[in-house]
Amino acid sequence: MGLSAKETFAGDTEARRHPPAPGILRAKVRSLAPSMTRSMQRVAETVAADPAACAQLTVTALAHRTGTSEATVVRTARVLGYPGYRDLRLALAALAAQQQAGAAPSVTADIAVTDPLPEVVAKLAQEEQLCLSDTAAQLDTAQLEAAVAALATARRTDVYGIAASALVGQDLTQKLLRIGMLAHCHSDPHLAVTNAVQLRPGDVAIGISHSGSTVDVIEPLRVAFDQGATTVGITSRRDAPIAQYADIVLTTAPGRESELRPAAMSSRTSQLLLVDCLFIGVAQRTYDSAAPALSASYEALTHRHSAAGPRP
Amino acid sequence: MGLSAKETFAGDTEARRHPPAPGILRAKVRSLAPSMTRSMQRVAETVAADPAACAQLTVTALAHRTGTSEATVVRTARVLGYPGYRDLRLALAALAAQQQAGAAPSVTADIAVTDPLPEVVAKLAQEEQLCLSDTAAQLDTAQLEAAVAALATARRTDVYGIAASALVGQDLTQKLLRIGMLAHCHSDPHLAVTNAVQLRPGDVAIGISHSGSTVDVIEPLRVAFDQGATTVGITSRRDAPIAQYADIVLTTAPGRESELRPAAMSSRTSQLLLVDCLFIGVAQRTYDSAAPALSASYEALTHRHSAAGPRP
DNA sequence: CCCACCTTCGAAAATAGCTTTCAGCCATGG
DNA sequence: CCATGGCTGAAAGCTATTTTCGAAGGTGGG
Repeated sequence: MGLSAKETFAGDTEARRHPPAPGILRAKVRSLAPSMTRSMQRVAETVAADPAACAQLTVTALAHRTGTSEATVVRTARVLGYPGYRDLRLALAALAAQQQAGAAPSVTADIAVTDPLPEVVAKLAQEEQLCLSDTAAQLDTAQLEAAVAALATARRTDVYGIAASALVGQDLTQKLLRIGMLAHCHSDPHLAVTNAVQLRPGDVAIGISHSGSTVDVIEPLRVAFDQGATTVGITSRRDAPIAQYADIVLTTAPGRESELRPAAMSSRTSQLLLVDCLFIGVAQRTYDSAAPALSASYEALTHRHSAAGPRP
Repeated sequence: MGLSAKETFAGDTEARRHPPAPGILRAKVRSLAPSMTRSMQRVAETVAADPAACAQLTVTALAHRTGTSEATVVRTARVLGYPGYRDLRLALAALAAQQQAGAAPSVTADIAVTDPLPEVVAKLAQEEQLCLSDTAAQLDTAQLEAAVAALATARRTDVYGIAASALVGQDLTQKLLRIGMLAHCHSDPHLAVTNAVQLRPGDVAIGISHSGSTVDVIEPLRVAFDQGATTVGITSRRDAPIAQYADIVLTTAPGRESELRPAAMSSRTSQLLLVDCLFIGVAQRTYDSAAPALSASYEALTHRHSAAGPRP
């Protein structure tokens, strides 16, 4: 040495081209340990025992923790097949992440009164995600298609909804108005009925009710139905009372309830997804008039936003 | 400055104590990108687009690849919440490993005018799911906690929101009312200001605006702020004008826009998740009064549902 | 038992990579 | 048109990693 091969290439150059995958680290440690010197074994074992923690450490820190020197740590990394400590460290981080990912059971339990906020956030987000995929999965696209077709050619559209469903109705209405369609949402049952009487064939009436048995929504929809308008029911049960007066029934996913979160509240997500689908469907089919209308309403609102950029 | 704070602490020291988990990176990039400078955006996007590849690069290499300088790369890492590039790189490696493990292919393309309905449904559902996890990921739970605490003890609560955000505000209001809290949502700017003047310390005012620059929402919030009420801003940009008058800022995920689905529309999902989190948080903390109030309002509504079961 | 040689190891020098500073540039507003 | 302030990259400064090198300890042969 100077004589024997410089340590520089101790681990052979091949490592530079094919750095090993992280998963095999444990196996490598076990199979290579016997051929390592004692202090290198200490390093290798420490690393295999707690990759996550070691990924946080610098060479110096790891050397210190294993009671060895930086040089030894680097040598160990080389033996394990990495070009240097830096790369071993990256692999450790990756390994730790993989392990953690595998261990993530995902929070499916109910939201409890004692849950800390971060957990509440996680659970809520996950619940709503589930609700969305459920809704999409069980949706009857033929019915949706029919509803879109009716809306796209409607002379006018009435929407009925109460309480939480009223908000969904208003959301739909706002969107339809933005693409130049004539739409109204009624949550006052009397006014709703009064308006329903005005409808005639070719018009569309949409009743939104999670339970499907809200009289204040059923009633105007029945009137609209009797007037010959095309009626759409948005509810969680295909056999709900509201379905009697609905030419088209779109079903929402029931959504799990819990004490803090009654069904009426969790239905919202599902209903809104339907509303978005309806809206996009209609916008597609009336694109020539919808697109200009959309940008026009966008333009019109620009001056309602303050010009100010970030905090002065 | 010598003028402004030394860049050293640009990312604030908190990053040193709570380095963000890897999973959130995409969400963070999306939510923080708007407030970044152009060259930082280039770095952030490159990194988000291919974490695995970037994990292999040194600062210099990444700077070169993005056509920027080392300094910019480090600055970006800071903004993303890491103490420096080294740590961002570790997180990237971890993220890449996680992704590979999860390997979710998924339809990420924009919704096109020509998409058939079933595809629209799938894309919408997935987009909203992404939006939800982004929102949960980037949410600052400390701020949320503060908002919940303020709401739980508020004498009264005012909510300001316009157009789509008005619906979100009403949703929150409905829920708070159900657990016996005094809450109102104002979408008429004049009435909103009139009401804001009535507020005093101990009251809470919440302004909801996706852009964070809607004057009709900022104005009443400013008044409430001046009155000494605790003010909360719900917006997609932490540095939006509305933040000036918000004691607490809750950020929503930006949500990808497309021609058929402008940002204002896709913001809804994110805002509603926040609202739900607020509500559950408050309900937990006022459980003794909230639970009876919830069931009371449930009871009161029963007779508004028709007794009829399945179609007679 | 002693010597020559080899292996293993860590201190410290050398280097590569990361971070900070700083001065120039460009856009913005007066 | 100038002043101001934010954005940027070049380069200085520093830290972490890598390499060198020689000392300590062990081993086998004389």
